[in-house]
Amino acid sequence: MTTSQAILTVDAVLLTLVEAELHVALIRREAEPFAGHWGLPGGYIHEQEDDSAKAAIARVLQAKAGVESPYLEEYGTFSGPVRDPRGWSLTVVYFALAPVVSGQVQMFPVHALPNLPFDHTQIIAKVLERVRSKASYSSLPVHLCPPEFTIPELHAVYEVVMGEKLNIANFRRKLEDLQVLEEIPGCLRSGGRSRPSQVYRVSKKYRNALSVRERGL
Amino acid sequence: MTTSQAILTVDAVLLTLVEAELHVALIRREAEPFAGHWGLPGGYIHEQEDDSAKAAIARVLQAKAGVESPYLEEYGTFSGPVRDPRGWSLTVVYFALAPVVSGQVQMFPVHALPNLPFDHTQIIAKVLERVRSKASYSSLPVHLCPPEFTIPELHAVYEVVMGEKLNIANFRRKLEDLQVLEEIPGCLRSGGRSRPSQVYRVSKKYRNALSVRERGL
DNA sequence: TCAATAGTGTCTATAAGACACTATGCC
DNA sequence: GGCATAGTGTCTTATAGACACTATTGA
Repeated sequence: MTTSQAILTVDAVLLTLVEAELHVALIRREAEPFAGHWGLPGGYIHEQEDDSAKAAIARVLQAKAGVESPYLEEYGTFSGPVRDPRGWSLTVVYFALAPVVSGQVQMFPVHALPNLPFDHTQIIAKVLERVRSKASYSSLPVHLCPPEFTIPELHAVYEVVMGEKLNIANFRRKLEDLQVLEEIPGCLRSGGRSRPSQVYRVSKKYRNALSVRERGL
Repeated sequence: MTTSQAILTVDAVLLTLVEAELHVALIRREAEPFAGHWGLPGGYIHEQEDDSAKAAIARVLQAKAGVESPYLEEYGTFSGPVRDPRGWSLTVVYFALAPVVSGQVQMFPVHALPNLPFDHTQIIAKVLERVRSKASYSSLPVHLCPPEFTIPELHAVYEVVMGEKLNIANFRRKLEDLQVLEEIPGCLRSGGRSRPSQVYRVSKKYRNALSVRERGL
């Protein structure tokens, strides 16, 4: 019995917010094919180190983008005989959200991406669609915020991700339903010359999980 | 450059309704490991024939279960060093819904499955969770019905899949919202000694897609 | 005290669910 | 005609969204 010769990889669409715009992390490819081109961070599974495909992409993201434990979720697979010039290939695509990144990656605004090899352009488009959809009924966007943030800040993040205005009064009420945030007592933040805002953090339960509403935010 | 040596497979959880109970298709494994045991239908990708992982599992389902074009959707991947005794492996899991099956598979009620090799027991549990959840806000269960069916029949299917009673008056209204069904004019079906019911079919647009509601059925 | 934003209260419109009612075929 | 199930109408209740209002700080 011979095992399949298909090329098996993992890739991630790592998203952060830079100056109130959604950005995707890209990296200069070191290896062929397409060495020197921008591409999604990803790579092969290391059978000795990785306990799962998810562990493999987490390792890559930590090494290349310095993100320690981002929100990380499987999107799905992309496969076929022509997407990689070397032959039949399958990649397991993840999406990751983090407040900041560092390291070798460079951030690009989602509306101004360079030309990308393989089917990476299509992958990013599909993932963004999913992320926007999921943002609309879950706590997903909190993972783009730093550890401590205010409701108005989070409200702005949701508006950026979803690309639409949200009534902040109703947003507050629905956020409360989600039960993802905990108040940091006595901690207020004054943005400018107006009334300071209460500071919150994500409650432990939801650091690596989502809270989902039946009916959107 | 060497490619990954991980074992790459595709597997399917094929669901049908038998006597008003959800059943899963299992097949006697021909090859090692676990030859002779019941397992999910699945196998390797055939690089010469298969244009994608989804095409690979469609080929397997047609060959082994006689299903021509079932509703077929990717669930996700299962991977790791220990799930297969031969070494590091990854399987792309699909779920499929069909009104009937034939061929080498045997149907088992979801609450009375035999012991299964690999992580197939866990895979089935996860997929069922997803299917039940998705049934609650989409037209997914129509793919368990034969090509022509009545609203009361479909209503019963939803109740079986979701495991709860649904008010049929409200169910009708919401079904209409989904716009998945088209009336077959003049075609009525008399179940017993009572008023016959209008017969419907799935409109072309939704034969291989789902219609989704924001707020459940 | 005023400007500015944080945060609350409340009204209205819409959708969900319960349930009573009418319709129609078979015996 | 009466029984059984198909199918409709409508009332009640919950939720979403709009928007006016109050609260609290810094300048």
